[in-house]
Amino acid sequence: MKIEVTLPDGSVRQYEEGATAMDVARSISEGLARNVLSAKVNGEVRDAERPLPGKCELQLLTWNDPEGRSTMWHSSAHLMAEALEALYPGIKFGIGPPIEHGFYYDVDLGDRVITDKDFPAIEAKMKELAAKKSAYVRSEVPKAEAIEYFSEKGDEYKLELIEGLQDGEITFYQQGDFVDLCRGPHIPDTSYIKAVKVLSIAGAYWRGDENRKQLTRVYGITYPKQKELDAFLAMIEEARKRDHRKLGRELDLFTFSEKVGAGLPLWLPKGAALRERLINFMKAAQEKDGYEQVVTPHIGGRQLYVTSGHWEKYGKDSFRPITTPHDGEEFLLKPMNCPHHCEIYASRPRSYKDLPLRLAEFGTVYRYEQSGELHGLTRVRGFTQDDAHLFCRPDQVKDEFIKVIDLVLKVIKALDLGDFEAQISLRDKVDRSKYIGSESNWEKAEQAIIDAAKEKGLPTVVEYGEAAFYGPKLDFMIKDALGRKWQLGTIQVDYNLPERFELEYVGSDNLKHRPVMIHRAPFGSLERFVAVLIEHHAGRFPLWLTPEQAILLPISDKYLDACLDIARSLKDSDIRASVDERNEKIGRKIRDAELARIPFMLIIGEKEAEQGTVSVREHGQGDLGPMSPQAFADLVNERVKVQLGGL
RNA sequence: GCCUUUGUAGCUCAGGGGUAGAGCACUUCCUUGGUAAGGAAGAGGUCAGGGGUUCAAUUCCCCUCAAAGGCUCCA
Repeated sequence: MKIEVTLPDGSVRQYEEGATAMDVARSISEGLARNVLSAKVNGEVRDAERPLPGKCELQLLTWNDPEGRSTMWHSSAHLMAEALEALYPGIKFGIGPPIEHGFYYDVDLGDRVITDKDFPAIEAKMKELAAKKSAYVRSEVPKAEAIEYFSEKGDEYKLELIEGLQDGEITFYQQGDFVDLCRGPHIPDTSYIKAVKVLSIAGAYWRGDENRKQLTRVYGITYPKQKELDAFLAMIEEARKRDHRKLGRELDLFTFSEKVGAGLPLWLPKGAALRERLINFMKAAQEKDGYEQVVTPHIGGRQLYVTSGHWEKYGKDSFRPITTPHDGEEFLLKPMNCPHHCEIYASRPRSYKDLPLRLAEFGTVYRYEQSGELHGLTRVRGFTQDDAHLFCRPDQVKDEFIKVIDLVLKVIKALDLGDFEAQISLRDKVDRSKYIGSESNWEKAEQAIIDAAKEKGLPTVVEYGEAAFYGPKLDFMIKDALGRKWQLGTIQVDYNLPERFELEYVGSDNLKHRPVMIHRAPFGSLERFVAVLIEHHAGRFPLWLTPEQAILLPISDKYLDACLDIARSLKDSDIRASVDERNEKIGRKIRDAELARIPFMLIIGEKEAEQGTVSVREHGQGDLGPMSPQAFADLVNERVKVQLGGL
């Protein structure tokens, strides 16, 4: 009896019954077999050495497949657990899954404490155990037997996990002396793990519940080759160098003050000017799309948020209301701009001919974030959104949505953000209690987003349960230069607020209708956006945005006046340039300008002064040779024009 | 908010129960130098803030604030 196996390329091969994915790999090539970590059988990832279930579709997974890497890292978590148990007998184990980069294992160390000084010993033990080439052996275990095993071992965490499982679906995996409750799958044996690094430790609550015991979470990563591990560690190092908190200080963009308060950034002149350029860019783009700027106060009466629903939903987790001294009137720092904008809409009767009404505001909002959550500019308590609300007729939703998508794409291009993915966030498929608004409105909104994304041909991924409580969203997740994902622009359809604020317009039928609202913020928040720009570009902003486009470097102070003259003329051509007036040698001035990431250095000495030229050196590139100041200005302005795409 | 760790000059960091150290940055002077660090001198700190123990605390203990990593959360 033969079984038929269909491979991803569509080819069909015949194997003996009981053949494994590894047998299939070997029949193709020995080299492939050596690299197979696990296999996807009819869509399910399984051990490579488990017999195939019969006729099936098979994909062999190697290190090049995300699922292959996950298998490897999952097995590595077991290896690390084995090492930890060998080093610290009697410790108990929580869970140990693979994650995006590597894996972790939550352990209860009892009275023991481990620190990063212990990492080398753990790594050495892992390598020693890996070299034994122990197979990962799967076994199906009756529930009673599983309970008995972990009762004897005294591991209450595993026992709790087993309690939640049905008899008959419990499997153990064993490698070497280490036995673990595990669904699998795993790599064939430990020898695939060649390069090992324990990365960090942190506290983590058992089952994510802050009322339960805190375990020690040990993070690690492994690779099949040392070279790949080295590259990963180099990437971590690069990320550390690009950290916006460090670069923000070095580039004089922003700072924080204990007295002002945590999570409340102070923008320095250079950072504020950079923000202004971003704002002006967005205003120009929005003007073309028919937006109108509005301005609203930083606070709003409590009733405004009762009407919007935010009070009920977030009142407990907001800054406390501020009150007037005598009458006790309550106001909230605004956590969003939309309620204010709704009131602008409601300030007079609207006709269907007025729609869409596009109200834009760079509105600063304040949200209480837990102190442990604050992080540089990416998680703050006060931030400015490039917010706008589009009030439109139901038949205009899709077109408006598409125009917003185009705007976001313009931003991505002008700021050289590269790869992105559009995440469509819909309701949780099961639990609908956390959402407000009618079923039919939700369905309409979700469909409008799906249609618009499809029509623009965006690379999309759908996430259930990620929607806002008032409506579905389309979030742009950009991938930065180091491959990290960030959520930036967001577009959200909202059928709910217009209802709560009883917004209306008079239709062509002379009847009252309810408008649909689209919330959108292409940058998201300026704070977060600038943080991502800093890290993505490693502080080397696009020329149009960067604080200083050029610096003039006199060879000696004999040429200082010439430099000051040229700086003035460049300013007339809209170039941001300064002069290094310090009494230093040219090598030093160049070094400091390179470190300050200034795109162009203009060197002026005897030769240039005579010829009326500047010698241009480009950051990171080197000497471009001499040219006239005007030619340089044209060069810069031309590049800026291309970057801005005609805005 | 919770857990762990940390807080010494503008920055990066050393030190340690007995009046505080380095490098870089800064100021002044010398040097006028051609594509990534010229030389010298000087100034700069209530050792995060508050309380306690001690003859004596920057150092040990407690509290508060802030930061780092993680957990939970994120309109």
